[in-house]
Amino acid sequence: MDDVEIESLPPGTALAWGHAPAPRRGPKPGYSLEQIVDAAIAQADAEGYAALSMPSIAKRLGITANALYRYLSSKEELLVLVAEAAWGPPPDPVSGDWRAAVTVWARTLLERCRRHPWLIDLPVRRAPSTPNLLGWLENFLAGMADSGLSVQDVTGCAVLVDGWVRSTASLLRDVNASPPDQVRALSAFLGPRLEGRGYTRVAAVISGEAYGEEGMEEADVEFGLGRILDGIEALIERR
Amino acid sequence: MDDVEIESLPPGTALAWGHAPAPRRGPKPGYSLEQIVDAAIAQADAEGYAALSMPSIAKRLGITANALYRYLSSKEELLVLVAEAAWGPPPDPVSGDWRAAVTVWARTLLERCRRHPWLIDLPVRRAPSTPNLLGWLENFLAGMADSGLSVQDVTGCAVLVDGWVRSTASLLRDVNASPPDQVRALSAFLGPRLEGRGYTRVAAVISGEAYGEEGMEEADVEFGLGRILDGIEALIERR
DNA sequence: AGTAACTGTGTATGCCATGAACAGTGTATG
DNA sequence: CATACACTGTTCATGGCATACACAGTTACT
Repeated sequence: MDDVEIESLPPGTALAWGHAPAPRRGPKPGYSLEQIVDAAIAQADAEGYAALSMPSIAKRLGITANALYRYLSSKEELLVLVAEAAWGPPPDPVSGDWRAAVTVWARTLLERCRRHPWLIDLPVRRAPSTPNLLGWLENFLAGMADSGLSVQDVTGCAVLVDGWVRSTASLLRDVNASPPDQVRALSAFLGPRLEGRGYTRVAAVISGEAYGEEGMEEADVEFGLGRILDGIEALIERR
Repeated sequence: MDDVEIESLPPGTALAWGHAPAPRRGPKPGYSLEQIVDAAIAQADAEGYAALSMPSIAKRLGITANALYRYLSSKEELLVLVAEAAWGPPPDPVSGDWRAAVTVWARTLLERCRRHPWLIDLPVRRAPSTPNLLGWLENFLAGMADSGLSVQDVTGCAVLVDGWVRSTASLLRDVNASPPDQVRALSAFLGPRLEGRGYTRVAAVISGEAYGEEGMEEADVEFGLGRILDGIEALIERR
């Protein structure tokens, strides 16, 4: 593995695979990458994504922000490692029933989003390249191996379900976090403006009791995933 | 409309509906909200979301950043107006064929994402509450009126397709933007690490020619939307 | 023993969102 | 018609951020 190649990898990739430069001189590092990543996760869990700054992470470790740059070359690199650690490893494989496998896959991802609500705020600029994230893909591909679909199609399904998990998690979090009095003020404000301006159907939805009152329910989650699974099934049966 | 209610609305909502406080004394404002929003959109188009700052927007108008706060109470409020303007109005309604209507809806949204690639970076923390964004929902509900589904189900479909558009647009943008030599370095790096470590299927995908080389194609877009539409169709037929 | 590599700290730069004080302007009121 | 006040845009200021750089202390290899 050339150093040239290492340097042109996406940030964090080499570190995530354990490619740490082995220091041979100088004082022992006082901390480990794992400790730093754990501190970052603890910080985000405690105060949210907006508070995930280099100073705040460093403070948890009792060092200065600049010291972090002895371990990492940028915040972007750290976030790659944080994503890898926080999404964690995929669930145990489910075999023999692609529908069950995909359901477990999606629900487990959603569960991780509930544990770390800031996870979907992490910028995703690249295809997965770290062990756990590729493990999730491997897990999905294995789970759908019995579907008879091509590898391309199964990959497309993985992308589809992954996107669904992210947008659903985002919705779940944000809708459930909106202050009830704001929701109430909003319907009061919108009501008179929607009627008679061509928003008849939206008006019906908003005046319906489901809107905002209860946030998203289990049934709403079920609905979206159910549609996607049915859509995949239709493709499988068509072949 | 009580002022009390106005004040507890989500930021930007009142302004987006034209609820501007009418000044009766003092110098005329040198600018309009529309000009400011246009400047913000031009700035984001030119230099991306990260460069969408109050100073950079103000500079385009020839004023200081602080002057913007005479028109807006926060950047968050501005971003709501920017989203409203940049997503723009929905396409003309398509009637009689829900599948065609939803396809047009999704593809038009995707087209807006291509015109303003930073659009999916705008933080979405609330349900839509502005005229255009609610117009998109109205348009979707109208397009699926002939499907026979309940309003709740159709709303669920709208959420589903909306989420798909966002994740697809994000993927399209990011994958197509990744530097080819980085992609090449990555497969070279991952290759030896995937084999023999249980990533057999992922290894096959990555060594396949489709991975990264060409980015996402029209066919990949088609695939995801096709699955979702089939999934909705399966629900309709089951009733 | 000495040198060089490595660690953490202090200092500094140039961004950012936003608050506060201020000077100029023009309208509504006396 | 004069004046006061509401409203404009500017300057100055604060506290936060990522990150570069120079330095002092530490430790392994020569």
